[in-house]
Amino acid sequence: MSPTNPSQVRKTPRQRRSAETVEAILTAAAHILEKEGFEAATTNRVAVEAGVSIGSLYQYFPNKESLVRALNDRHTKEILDLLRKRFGELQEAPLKNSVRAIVQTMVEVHRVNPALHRVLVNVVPGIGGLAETRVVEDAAAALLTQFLKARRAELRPLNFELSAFMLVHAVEALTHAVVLERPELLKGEAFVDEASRMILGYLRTSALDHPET
Amino acid sequence: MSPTNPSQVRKTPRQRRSAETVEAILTAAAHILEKEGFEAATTNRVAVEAGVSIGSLYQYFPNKESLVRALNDRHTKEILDLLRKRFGELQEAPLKNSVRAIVQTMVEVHRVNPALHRVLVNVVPGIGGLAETRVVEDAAAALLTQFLKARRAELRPLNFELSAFMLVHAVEALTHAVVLERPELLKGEAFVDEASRMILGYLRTSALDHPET
DNA sequence: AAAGAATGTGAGCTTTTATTCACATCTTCC
DNA sequence: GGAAGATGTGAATAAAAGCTCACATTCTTT
Repeated sequence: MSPTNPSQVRKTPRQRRSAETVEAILTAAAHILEKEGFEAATTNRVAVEAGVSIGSLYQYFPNKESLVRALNDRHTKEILDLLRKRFGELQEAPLKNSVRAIVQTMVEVHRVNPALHRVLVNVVPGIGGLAETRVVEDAAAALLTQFLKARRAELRPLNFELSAFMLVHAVEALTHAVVLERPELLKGEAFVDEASRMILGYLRTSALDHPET
Repeated sequence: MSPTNPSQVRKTPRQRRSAETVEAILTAAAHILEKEGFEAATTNRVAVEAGVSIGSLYQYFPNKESLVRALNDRHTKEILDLLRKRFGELQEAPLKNSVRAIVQTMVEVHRVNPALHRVLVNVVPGIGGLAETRVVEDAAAALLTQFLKARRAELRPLNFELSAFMLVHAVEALTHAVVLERPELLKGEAFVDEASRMILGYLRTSALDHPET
């Protein structure tokens, strides 16, 4: 398997029509996962929804799990690309604005397809995708570590890796939760304000460490 | 169905031996879920592991999902009981200590059986347990809201419900992640320090809101 | 145009899983 | 001790799902 083939695609499509077949399968799978969850996404069902025969599905994906992992790979790649792009643009903005922009980006990312995102996050680690999940988290943490190091003058003394770990998990969970459970907070600035405050408080507050109370 | 029977147990056990059967089934299910995940926990497999016939399983649980939900109910009840107890003891400790104690409690809770916890959290919403999951989150948020209101003099002006929502999700995600991915941070105080700092920074920092930078 | 490669098809095989049911065995209680 | 209810059994059923394979169609290349 080639390095651009991390999810065990059986055959690499060589003609346009086969690329379209693969695309149709992935789209159909996404659709079913999103609307009806993992259990409903049987291989036969996906093939029908994709307007493709079950045999074609198995030509490109050796099993159901690899199909879902392929979808996850694509999904997380999109997220990481967007994050990398945003972090790149953030070099010289004031800290507060940068933080808001990052939060805003996380919200965008989660709003694209919240239901699918939820299913993937919950299911992928259990079907052999734990490693890939870790890779994504680590990549996000690395981006953030870079960011924090570049901004060290504006921050309290940090253990950068540890802080990046904390923030990646906290912000991911918060955006995930707000999108799924309190979408009304996204109408205005309420959520972005609040999350930014949490992050900035964490990154800058050192005077408050020691005093008891 | 009695009020203490929220997970559709078919029959309420009346003799000790049947209570033991139910117990054996739940224990076996927990064991398999923990070690091998949701897919591996077939009803027949659970029955074998429990040393009980498959018929007995169906006497008490109408289907596989209800079994897993019952396990989740028990698990989340334990968590909530512990949290309620701790919040009760925290009335007059200094804020900083209280926050540390809460974080410490969340860590304890997650350390009891991290693998099972992960599976339940990921799987339960997808098998008809979304409502129960929300109930637990809401209960935790309510406890925290109470706590924050009682401490309002020591905090910046807060939207209590919103802050409780933010903190419940952030702290849950952080303890979940640290237990599963960075357990070494639990050897010393590193994680509790860091999480407490995040929380206190969020709850007390108001001077840092407006200045640009 | 023709052959070989790539792609597509779907009936049906196999395995797995949930679930039932007719019957056996225990417990309670008179 | 014995009847009635509670509990336990596991072979068997039925449905569902994953997956294969022999064959058909389309594309590329010369």
